[in-house]
Amino acid sequence: MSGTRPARRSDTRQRIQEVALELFAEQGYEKTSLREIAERLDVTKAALYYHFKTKEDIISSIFEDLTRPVDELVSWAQGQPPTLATKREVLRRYGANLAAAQPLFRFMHENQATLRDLTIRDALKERMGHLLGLLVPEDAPLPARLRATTAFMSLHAAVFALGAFDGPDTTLDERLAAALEIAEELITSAHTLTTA
Amino acid sequence: MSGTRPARRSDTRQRIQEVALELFAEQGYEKTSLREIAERLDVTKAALYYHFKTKEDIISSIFEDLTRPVDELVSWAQGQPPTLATKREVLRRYGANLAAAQPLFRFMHENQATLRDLTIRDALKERMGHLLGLLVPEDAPLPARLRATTAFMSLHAAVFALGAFDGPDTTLDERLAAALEIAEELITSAHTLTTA
Amino acid sequence: MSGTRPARRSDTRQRIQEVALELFAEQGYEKTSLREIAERLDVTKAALYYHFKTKEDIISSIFEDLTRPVDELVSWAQGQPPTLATKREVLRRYGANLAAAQPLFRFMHENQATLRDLTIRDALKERMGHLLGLLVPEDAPLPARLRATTAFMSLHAAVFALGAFDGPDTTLDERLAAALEIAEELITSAHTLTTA
Amino acid sequence: MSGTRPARRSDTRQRIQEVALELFAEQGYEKTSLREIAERLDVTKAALYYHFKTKEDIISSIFEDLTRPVDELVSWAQGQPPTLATKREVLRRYGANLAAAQPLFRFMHENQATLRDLTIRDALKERMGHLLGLLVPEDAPLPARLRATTAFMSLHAAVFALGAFDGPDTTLDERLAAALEIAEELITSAHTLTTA
DNA sequence: CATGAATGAGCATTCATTCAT
DNA sequence: AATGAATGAATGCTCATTCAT
Repeated sequence: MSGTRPARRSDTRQRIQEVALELFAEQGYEKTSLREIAERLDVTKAALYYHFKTKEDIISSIFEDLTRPVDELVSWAQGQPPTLATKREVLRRYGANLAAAQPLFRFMHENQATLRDLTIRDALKERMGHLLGLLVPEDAPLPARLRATTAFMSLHAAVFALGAFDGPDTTLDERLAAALEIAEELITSAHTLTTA
Repeated sequence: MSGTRPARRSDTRQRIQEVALELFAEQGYEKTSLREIAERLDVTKAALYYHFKTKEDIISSIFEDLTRPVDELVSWAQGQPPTLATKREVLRRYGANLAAAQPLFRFMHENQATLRDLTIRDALKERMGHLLGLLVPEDAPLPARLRATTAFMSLHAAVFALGAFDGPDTTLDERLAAALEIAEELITSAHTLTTA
Repeated sequence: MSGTRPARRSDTRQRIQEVALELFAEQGYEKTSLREIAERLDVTKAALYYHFKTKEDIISSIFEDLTRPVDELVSWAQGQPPTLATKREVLRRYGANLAAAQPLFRFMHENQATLRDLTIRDALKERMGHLLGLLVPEDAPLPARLRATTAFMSLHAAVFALGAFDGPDTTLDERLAAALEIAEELITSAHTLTTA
Repeated sequence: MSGTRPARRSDTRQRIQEVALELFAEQGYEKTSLREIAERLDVTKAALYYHFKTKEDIISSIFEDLTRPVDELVSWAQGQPPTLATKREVLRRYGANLAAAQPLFRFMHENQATLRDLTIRDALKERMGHLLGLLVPEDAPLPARLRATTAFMSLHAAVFALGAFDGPDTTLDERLAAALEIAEELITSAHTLTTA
């Protein structure tokens, strides 16, 4: 937030990650070249290679760093009883994370075709599986599972302003609140379906 | 059939569209090269240029051809009274279209970052706007609009087998049926919110 | 009045030549594509190949057609006594031709690098040699030969509006008149140098 | 071992310029491909792009480097009184430059159609305007301006061995001397026309 | 820590040309 | 007299990556 902090030495690695994510989210992974990243940072391309082995390494490292909160969410939830209250809390926290790490999630959302053959892909899928597992058992009937999935998608729609929410007439917080309500309805009915 | 006999088109043009869409959906737009498309068709790259002015032209033409059903759906719905029944029918037909034109929609879903600077993008956005407008008035309160959006996303999740539905244990039809149920719940409550 | 029987050439052939010369003169030979010529004529590229064997053939044919006046000038002059008056007349007629076949000459003037390996090149050189020979013997001293060459260049400069003559403040006729005066001075002194 | 040797900054950039100019002058700009230049230098095409942003950039850089003498000539002359003696000296120096930077000037002479849409074109025109302005005021009567232009063209004819001077029977120096004489006659009479 | 110089592979695109119809 | 469809070769250019310094 503070804009005038003096540039510290050797935070280059982080600056690369920041700029890279920004550009990846903005233009997509393949359409963002290392030259572009380097120029934005006013270093040479070769400098990027001092910090990261490959281009994919850059996105992977970002992914690992920014994805930790989700892992923690999963760990936390796994230590809780699978009550409706827990599930509600999972959704709430997930939504909060989504908002916080918006660029990364937007990137993942919009570049699925790219992710497909990045190694991240599998880790991502697994994580989503775990997340889903928190809301609904793996062997739950299809309607329950789909409700849980849709609950997440509702949060995504709200945060990424999909649909017709582009105008400045709604704030992220409003959208998130509205989405949580929907998600809770869905998860409630999924919960009922499963435990009945 | 119209009275005028269309000039006999070689089927190459169509074959290009088919193969291209297949590859675009599979690997993404940028990662699919014209060489690849040409090789798959056993023609030269130059042949592609006989039929299409640019690479973007290929995807645009596909888009226009395969998107027509959605336009027709919109036209149809605009001639109907905005009752709950109509809205249910919209969802049903949309889901059916989704399944039929799966590759195109999957492509659009997974390559949003790419679409961003293809000219298609705007047409796409508009179309989605119209579609949403069929379910919920433009000036509806946020919760209603978000419910409508989520209804569509539920169908997407089902058709594209997002979430944890990758196994062979569910069929497209089952998933679509389950999603329609969810979508109808959402649209029912949106309808109530709006007309109350 | 031409002795050969009236060849009933379709006018397409001629139209191709006209459009081609126009474009060649405007943009240069290599930067003008057959597609461009064909489009301008609203025919297909293949149609060009019905009338001409190759691209070079097009320019060659134009060259042959439009260059005849110069040949005739040479023939005429060779039948005259090599007096100063004859030489003046040669310059006058050459200037008139230049103005009449401006596009061709401009093309030749500006595309020498291209002409280099077109077969025309040699014919062109020879013709220029003959022309020069009308003004000054081949074994004349260098200053005389250079004066004759410069006389021609003065005409070129005037007709092609080289130098600072781009404004609309001069007409072709004015420029030509001024150039002829200069050319005559030069040829007069060359004549004196030679016959002295 | 030898410490006095400046860090062997690659001379590649200059070598590219040299080879490129040579080829451009020989075959023309469009007919010279980057592949050809690269092969001649035994580097890859990509190496050219390390040193120059585009193909046009190569010719532009050459142009700027080799054209400086002309700029300096203009600067010098502008600091002198516009006497006949000054004008003679301008012609003399211009002729010398022409001989020294022959390849560049030959290139410009023979590739005017190409230059037309290279950005250089305007710079070139301006420079020629300045040069002409040294010999004759901009508002001078047409005959005077045309004489000045012709003076330059005489030098060009001599240096580029236009006309019938291709044989080995004349040397550059002889031709230049003869052309200077002609140029001086022309400029003298232009001077008289203007100051009378 | 970082750069300067370079590479090899690839890309979208364009061109002159051919030929069956 | 002309077209529709296609080709083979080339072109300018970009990219991720390497490595000696």
